[in-house]
Amino acid sequence: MTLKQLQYIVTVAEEGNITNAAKKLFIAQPSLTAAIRELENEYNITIFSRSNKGIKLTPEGEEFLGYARQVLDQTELIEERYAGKESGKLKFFVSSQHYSFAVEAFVELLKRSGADKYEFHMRETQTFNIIDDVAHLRSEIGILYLNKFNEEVIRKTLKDNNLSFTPLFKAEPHVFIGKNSPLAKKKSLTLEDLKPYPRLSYEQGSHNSFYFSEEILSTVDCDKELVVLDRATLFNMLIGLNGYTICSGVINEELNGPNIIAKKLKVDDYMEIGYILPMSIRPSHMTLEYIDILKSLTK
Amino acid sequence: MTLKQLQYIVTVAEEGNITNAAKKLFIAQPSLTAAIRELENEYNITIFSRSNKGIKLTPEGEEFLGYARQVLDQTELIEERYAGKESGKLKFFVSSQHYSFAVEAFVELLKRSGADKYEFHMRETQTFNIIDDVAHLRSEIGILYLNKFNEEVIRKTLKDNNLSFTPLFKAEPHVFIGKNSPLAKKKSLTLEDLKPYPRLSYEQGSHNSFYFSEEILSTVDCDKELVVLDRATLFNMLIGLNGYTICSGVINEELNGPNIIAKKLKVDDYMEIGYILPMSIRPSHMTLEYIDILKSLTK
DNA sequence: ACCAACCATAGATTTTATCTATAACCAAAC
DNA sequence: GTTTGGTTATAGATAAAATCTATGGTTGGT
Repeated sequence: MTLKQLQYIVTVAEEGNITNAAKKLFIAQPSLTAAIRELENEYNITIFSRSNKGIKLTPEGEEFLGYARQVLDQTELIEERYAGKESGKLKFFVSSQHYSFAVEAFVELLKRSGADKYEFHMRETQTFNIIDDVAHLRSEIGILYLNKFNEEVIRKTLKDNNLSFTPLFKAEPHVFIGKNSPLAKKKSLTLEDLKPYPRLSYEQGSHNSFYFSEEILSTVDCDKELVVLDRATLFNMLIGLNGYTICSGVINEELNGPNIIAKKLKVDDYMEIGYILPMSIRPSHMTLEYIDILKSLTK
Repeated sequence: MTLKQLQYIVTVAEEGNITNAAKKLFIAQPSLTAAIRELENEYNITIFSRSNKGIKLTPEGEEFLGYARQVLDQTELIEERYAGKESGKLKFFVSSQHYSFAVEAFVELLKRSGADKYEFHMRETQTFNIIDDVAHLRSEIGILYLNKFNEEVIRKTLKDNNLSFTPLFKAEPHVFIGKNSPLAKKKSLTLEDLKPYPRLSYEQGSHNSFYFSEEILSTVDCDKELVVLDRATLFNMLIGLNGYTICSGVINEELNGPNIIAKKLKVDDYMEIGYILPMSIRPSHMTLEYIDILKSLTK
């Protein structure tokens, strides 16, 4: 098995036709035929069924293609990172939960780099994808939190995937409420205080507040539950219905406008926010600088 | 870049020495030197620093090796699955949460296969690893549950990773208590009933009961909390201290002995247990038969 | 029956990988 | 300071492979 063979069968599968695939690959048709045949012989499988109308993937071939794509996905990472190095295109990839400081640090890093050719990715996503991205080197660094409920599971997962976790700071759960809510007068709130009011949450799992509430507080009983899809709608309801939503205290308050305020929530819980790195590779200069910026922003 | 080159640099890095690595790879030393040099030139990087005492990985090379290993890990899956097919070695891999029916089905599948040469893996692990295993084709099928709290997050994660979820059945949370516990008389229990008794849980995140309680009920207040490392200790305490532990109702009761009984727990929650498959490949015959057995065991 | 659109095969050619032999290097021992 | 032993690098020959051109074979449509 060679990478070429894998690329070939993917192209042939896409084209559904060896002749056209050969043109696309800039090789002669018999070469392609031979390459595929060789791969099939090596593993004693039939990837394509041939006919005078072209080729078709066999079930076996479909399965094999799944594996082939996995390999090629990984090789693409190498090509992306190392090919065209002389083009001077700077690359940097982060996966993070929704934290404004992570985005700020990202922007700052981009500014500092002073590059005119670059490819930066800021992937705001969920815990699983963060761990997966970093474990498979799609991102160089990940940012997530631990608390007493997820800590064991997350730590074990990190260990299984050969990732390190370095704490940045501890955050406390906050409640977002409307400026005129009766709760606005209090300095800090308890779950008991919140009980009479409607609780708002996002329908979409991609938002951190949902994930956060899911893992920490969603099981606490609540009589009035409102689930919305849109962030703006949520804020409207916060104000109009004296509702509340639970979030980490590090979500960007500027985005919320002057009518929304955050209050500390008194619960026996914490969030330890930190970054994860793959232990198998040494962090790049970009990554180290990003960590520096993170530290300066969160201390 | 070729797979050979990647294999070569990994071996050289392991040996710390081109000469010995060449012997191990059954090629001549100059061939190996040339192969490495070519790879380094292709990407304009320096993977090894050479000296008369052998070679050493540069920081750059260390990073590159991380990527190389990722690619090779994927190719190994192909080799494992397809190489030596004529040896008739049957292979099957499942990742699952800790469900006795999943293990039973696994054993049944093994029996039915009637193979004398095989390699079967039953990977009892956590949600993340199940999804990761199936997404990256290390397992052909995964078994996990959804409930109203994790459903959105899990479904989005599955979608992101191009996995399908098929429900098998709904399970209800159960409480395990000692035979002589005062709670044993009741037909079903509420969280209120449990309040006076000590709650037991595992220290280790790998056990499903922990993960389950973590996601569904661990945030409910509890005055008496006992955390143990050992399953036998937990059962001792269940009996000796009239404690309880919360679990899915599908954990194997036979394992627990006659002194432990399960009671349904009345909570507004459910567990939808099902299996996940990669959408990119067609399930193998083994996988389809495994699903059949699962269905017959859980209906 | 014939054409058109495929894939398969054969044999030549080019390219790549590998081999053997040997040079160059460098540190440690003498 | 020179020899020695272990190392990587280079040169040129050789073997292996990938690819090419030309052509044959199959099959559905006309």
